[in-house]
Amino acid sequence: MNLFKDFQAKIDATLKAMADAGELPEGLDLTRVTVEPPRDPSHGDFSTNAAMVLAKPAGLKPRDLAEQLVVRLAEEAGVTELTVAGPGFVNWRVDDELWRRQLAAILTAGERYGDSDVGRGRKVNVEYVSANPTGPLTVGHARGAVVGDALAGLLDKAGFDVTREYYINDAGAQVDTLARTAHLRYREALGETIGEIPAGMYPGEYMKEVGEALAARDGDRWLGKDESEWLEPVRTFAIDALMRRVRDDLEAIGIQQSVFASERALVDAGAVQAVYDSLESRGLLYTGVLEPPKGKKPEDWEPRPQVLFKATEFGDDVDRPLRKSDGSWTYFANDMAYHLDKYRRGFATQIDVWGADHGGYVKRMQAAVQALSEGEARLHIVLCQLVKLTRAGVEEDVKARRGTFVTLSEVTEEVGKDVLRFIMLTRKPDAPLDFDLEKVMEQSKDNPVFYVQYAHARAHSVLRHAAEAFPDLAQAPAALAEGPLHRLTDSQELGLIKLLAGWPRLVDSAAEAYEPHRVAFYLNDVAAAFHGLWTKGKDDTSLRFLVADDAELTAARLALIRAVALVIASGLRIFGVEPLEEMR
RNA sequence: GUCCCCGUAGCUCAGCAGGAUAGAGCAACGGAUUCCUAAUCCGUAGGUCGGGGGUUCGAAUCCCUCCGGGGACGCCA
Repeated sequence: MNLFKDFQAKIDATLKAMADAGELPEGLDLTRVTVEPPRDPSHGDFSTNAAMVLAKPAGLKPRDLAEQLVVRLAEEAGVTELTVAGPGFVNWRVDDELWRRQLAAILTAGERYGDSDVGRGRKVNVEYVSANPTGPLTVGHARGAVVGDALAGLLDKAGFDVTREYYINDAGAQVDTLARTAHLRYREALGETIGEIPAGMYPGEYMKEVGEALAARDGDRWLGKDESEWLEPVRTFAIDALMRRVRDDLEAIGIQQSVFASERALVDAGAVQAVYDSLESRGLLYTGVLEPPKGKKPEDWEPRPQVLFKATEFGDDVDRPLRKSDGSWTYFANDMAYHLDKYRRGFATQIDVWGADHGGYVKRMQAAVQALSEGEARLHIVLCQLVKLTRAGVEEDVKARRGTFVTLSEVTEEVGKDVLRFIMLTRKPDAPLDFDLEKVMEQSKDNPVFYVQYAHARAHSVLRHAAEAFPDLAQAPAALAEGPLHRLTDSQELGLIKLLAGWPRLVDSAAEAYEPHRVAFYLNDVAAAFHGLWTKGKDDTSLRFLVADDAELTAARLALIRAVALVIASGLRIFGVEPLEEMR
């Protein structure tokens, strides 16, 4: 189904046959041999660099090796126009008939087209959002949420066994502060005048609801009591309330993670102590004093001996503390326990999606995972740059007044989940993203969401018209696949098939690079090719999809249109975006 | 001071783990609508890929260095 892979396998086999025949040395390293479409389509449909890569180890001239390869490949069925070009590329095309069969295969596979087995069922854990349960999600969280979810969808399509996970930071000092804020709001709900929310607490209005709900559940039970009595139950209550809200916000943009891992539960279970013991027994801990940071004013800096992890042995820049000076665990220690836990749950491949402000944390976490898994696990971190929220070019006031934010749910309500999701995926995570509330709603081609959606809707519009004009023509993909595809002969039609044929290849490469945004750009290309073909029918009526007096040709073209819609839908599915069938 | 990310057309960005003559959209200019959705399409113009070295058959891509922009830098999470 993936022609590029098929040819890759054929090239490999051919090279091995050449080795057997003594034309090449035994045991050549073929890993750098690739089969890809040449950048310039006039060179051919396929191209391999085999001759150039192998020339040196084989002790041959690239072009000579290429010529030998050509002789062998010429025997392959359907291969035409074999040429040697440039420094030693071997280019070829395949029969139009082979492309048409590819179209049939796409239709037969339906939305499963592009599914791949590069993941070989390996378990992957994608952890994203993981916002502290101390407030509603903001637009700042949205990007990581969408990127993480789309990445999970992409890996799933590429054949990985994906778990979508959220890490709840419910153990630090901030959740005690949350509890105190909730208690204050609770007293307020019971009629006390509380005045300004003290600095350092969470001033947001959203805490009022939490206080009210607590009052409704527990009445005056926690009034006038010592903090030691209510802190824990109120904390639990508040965290639950906020996490419920987080889940609601996430669900509103189509995200449902299956695992919500609790930091507190890990700490309580002694997982951090276990990390400590394990590292200590392996001689990876020592007590030392860190150098003061260079950039910051070291005014309140005093050297303190701390328990340090030898992170530098695993590629980090400095060793990292596990205990605070009061003896409690650092956040890093807890995080180590969490990542070890993921490894123990069978995730040798872990992906964390973080905001760019955590960039300084990457090396130490990777060092930790390497140390804890004794080199068995790999942690990949996707850093998402910030989102600049604007409206018609003017920057939105992100914090209009103290304690208020532009929340994710506000934005979701305004632009809808599909627009939000797609736009967040139109830039690579490393690059900052402008999100203009007005522009993303524009219905024009400089808005990629509408451009792609419109292509899908347009395809379905044609299918609807076809159903009226040709009521006897079966439109199910499987039926169209059986149709007279030999009637597709126009170079632009075949070009579109070739583009669709690249979908599995794109899925694989995007998944391997952990870059879901590539899907967005690909879908844009497919949409452009389709729109182009559509408009060509305006100038040249013989190219119109519906040909009144030729049901056969119409059937063939509908097959192509159906395939376009399928591929777009399958791409949008990865993104969690609904493909629209009508956009009037 | 150290580390990470970024630097590609006037603007916003792609560039598929090194490939052949560097691409798209916007903006500019010129065209296409009796007809499947013009929410679209076709064409023209626009670039020392930040600078300089290096690696090799071949570099926007990898390495070094410099310049510029952003971010992070003990016990916060």
